[in-house]
Amino acid sequence: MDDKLFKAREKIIKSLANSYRLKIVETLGNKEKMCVSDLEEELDLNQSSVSKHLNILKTAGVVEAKKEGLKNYYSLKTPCIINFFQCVDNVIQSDINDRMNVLNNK
Amino acid sequence: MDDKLFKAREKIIKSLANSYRLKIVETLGNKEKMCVSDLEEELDLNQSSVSKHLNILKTAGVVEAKKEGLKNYYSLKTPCIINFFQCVDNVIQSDINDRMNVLNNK
DNA sequence: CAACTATATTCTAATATGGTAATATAGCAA
DNA sequence: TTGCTATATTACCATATTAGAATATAGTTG
Repeated sequence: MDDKLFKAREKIIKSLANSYRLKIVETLGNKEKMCVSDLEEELDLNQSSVSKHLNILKTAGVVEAKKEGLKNYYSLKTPCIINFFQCVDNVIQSDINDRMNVLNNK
Repeated sequence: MDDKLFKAREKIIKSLANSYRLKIVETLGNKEKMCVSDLEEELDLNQSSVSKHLNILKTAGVVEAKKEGLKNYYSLKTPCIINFFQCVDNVIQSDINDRMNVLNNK
């Protein structure tokens, strides 16, 4: 059984299973790279939390960090991870459709 | 801010952030529909746990259930969710590449 | 109705996660 | 060196997640 593969996938998906981290990923998808303090503003979240969320994403291999002087710049390691959102949004859309159908007695 | 969207995505991704549930999704991707006891065998997990995992996926809108007699058949609601794995596996692959590069001093 | 089957739900305990404040570290600058 | 800035790490607490055992429910069969 490919337990290892599923565990590996789990780790990555877990790293994305938080709305702050999703926002980080989406932001990095647009902006190329950002440092911790940029993200503090963007997310309106304190420094310690931002740093920890970034570490979770880094450990999972979703982002990578590059030090430039005092600042630590983060960027997406595999930008295609953004496609991911499309799959998720399809589920959301399908749910909306269901509700509409209920409303229309279909 | 589109907080609501990120929360909605989070809910779906959380529902996938577990190796048993990933296995359920992949299995349903291949087999059309399965009942709880089928999945107990497939996952080698007790009835209560399987039922609960399915409920999490159902609540998130990832699977749907259809009762046929005593059995409750589950299937993927949005089969394209399977594409999702490709995105995740890209991250895994990129990580493997990194390790190989370290090994080759690149 | 009683017994059986498939599934759902409840209860409990262990572990994981997430947030903040406080502290530590690394690099730069005077 | 001293102090400053950006970030990481620790400590602590509250809440969430997970598993399995026990129990409840729904549908089926005799």
